[in-house]
Amino acid sequence: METSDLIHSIKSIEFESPTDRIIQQLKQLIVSGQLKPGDRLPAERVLAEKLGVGRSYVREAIRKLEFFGLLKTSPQSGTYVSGYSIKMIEGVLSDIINFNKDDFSALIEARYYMEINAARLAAMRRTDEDLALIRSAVEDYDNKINNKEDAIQEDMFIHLRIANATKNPVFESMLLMLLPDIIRNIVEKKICGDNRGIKAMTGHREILQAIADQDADAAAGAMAAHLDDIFTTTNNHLLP
Amino acid sequence: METSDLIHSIKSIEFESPTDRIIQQLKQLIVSGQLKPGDRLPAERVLAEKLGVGRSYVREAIRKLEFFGLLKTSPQSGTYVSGYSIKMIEGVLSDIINFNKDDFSALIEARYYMEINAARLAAMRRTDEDLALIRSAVEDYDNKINNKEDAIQEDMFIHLRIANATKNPVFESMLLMLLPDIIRNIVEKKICGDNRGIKAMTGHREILQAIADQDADAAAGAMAAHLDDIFTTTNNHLLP
DNA sequence: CAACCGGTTTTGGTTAACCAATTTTGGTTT
DNA sequence: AAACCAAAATTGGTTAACCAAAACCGGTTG
Repeated sequence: METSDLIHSIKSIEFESPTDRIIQQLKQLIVSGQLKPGDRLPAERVLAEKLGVGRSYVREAIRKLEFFGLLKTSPQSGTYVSGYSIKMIEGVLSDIINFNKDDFSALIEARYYMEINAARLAAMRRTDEDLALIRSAVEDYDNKINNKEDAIQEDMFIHLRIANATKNPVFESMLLMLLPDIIRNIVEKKICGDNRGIKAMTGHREILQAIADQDADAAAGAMAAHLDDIFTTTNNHLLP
Repeated sequence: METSDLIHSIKSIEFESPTDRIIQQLKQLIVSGQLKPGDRLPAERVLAEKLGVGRSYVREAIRKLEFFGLLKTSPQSGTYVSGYSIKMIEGVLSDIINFNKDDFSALIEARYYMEINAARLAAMRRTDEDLALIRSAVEDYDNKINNKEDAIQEDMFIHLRIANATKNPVFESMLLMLLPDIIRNIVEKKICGDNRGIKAMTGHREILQAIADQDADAAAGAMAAHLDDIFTTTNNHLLP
């Protein structure tokens, strides 16, 4: 068994957190009909006792489900199940439980599509200030590369600035959630090749120019090409 | 002052949660250089005492920052700042603090781009089973509409199934995070018009057909048209 | 009979205490 | 002086206890 496979199997064996177990149980309660949309959940205390776990974990699970809009808790009143249909809740819950950001190819793919759109939006909406920030980030990257230094930080910072220029906080935040895991995976897999940095420099320049020109299609195209480069480089490293 | 404006201003006045205050403070620590990338955070207890707040909130803040990859905590050892550059950390932290899903237009826009890509991926990768599930969801929607019933649940379920057919868990989860807030906003703004349902029926059929044909471009186009409909309907309602 | 008032219970919010594992540390031994 | 070992302090993980506010309920009053 190869090392990477070993690591993967270890991760899949890892104990599910108490929080996820609770979510699983809540799902069962809803699917089995004991808890219907609109109902009030049992109090946190009794829930904790019934599930044989501390209240902290129950609260954490509730928070998580609240973030996804499945529960709504009112202070001094109770926590209520959303009004969505059971089928809907069940589907969403299954996805929440399975949510992890360890699937590298899925991560890269999601990033691919989001960044292309981000480049497009940035080109359309960037202010002069945004442009200056992006340009500055690109120059920082170039300097590092020219000095043969590691520049993955600077690389990501460019993309962060572009996301910021979209003026869409939702878009920006979602990209934000992806970036750290992408970095982690890239670092783990040691993708950064030698000529990779030079190639990326050109790509960044093209994206910058398109955004400067406020040419949305060109920006999207340049970003796509840039990410394609990364993708092929990645595959080369994965398939020796 | 109109009601919606009033609500908005109330929301903006709302006290920032202890968690966000802590994140703000941590940001200050890092920006001011008292806490450098790679450093170990003070123990949760001393952090809680220094910030004058319970340890639960410190832990919650740490969890949140961990989710975004900015901190990494090892049991019985400590919590460590990621190795990212200070600029990077600062940028990400600012965005995390400002992250909220209350900007409806940003929400809709993010959904727009993500769903178009989701339709494209679904068309490329859907299995026969996926197709059957999507078709079933579309039929459920049609039935509700034909009976003049509210069908927003069924509408969202269609999109959930399409996201599921992309076979990309990251993509799916991100769309998942958006859907509840979109529903909430739609319900609040009472966007569902009379002929809206009929129009959407056609749109769904076209998307379904494109996915059935495994025609990625057609699926993307149909989804775009479908969402454009929603968007124009929305604007009509917002500008009476 | 209905409306209202006051105390009691229940709620989520918040803090403090406890636990096991790890790390540190100081002294002992080789 | 270096290596080692055990005791003590420190860590995040987990649970229990406390708090104020909201909801509930029974009795009283108009």
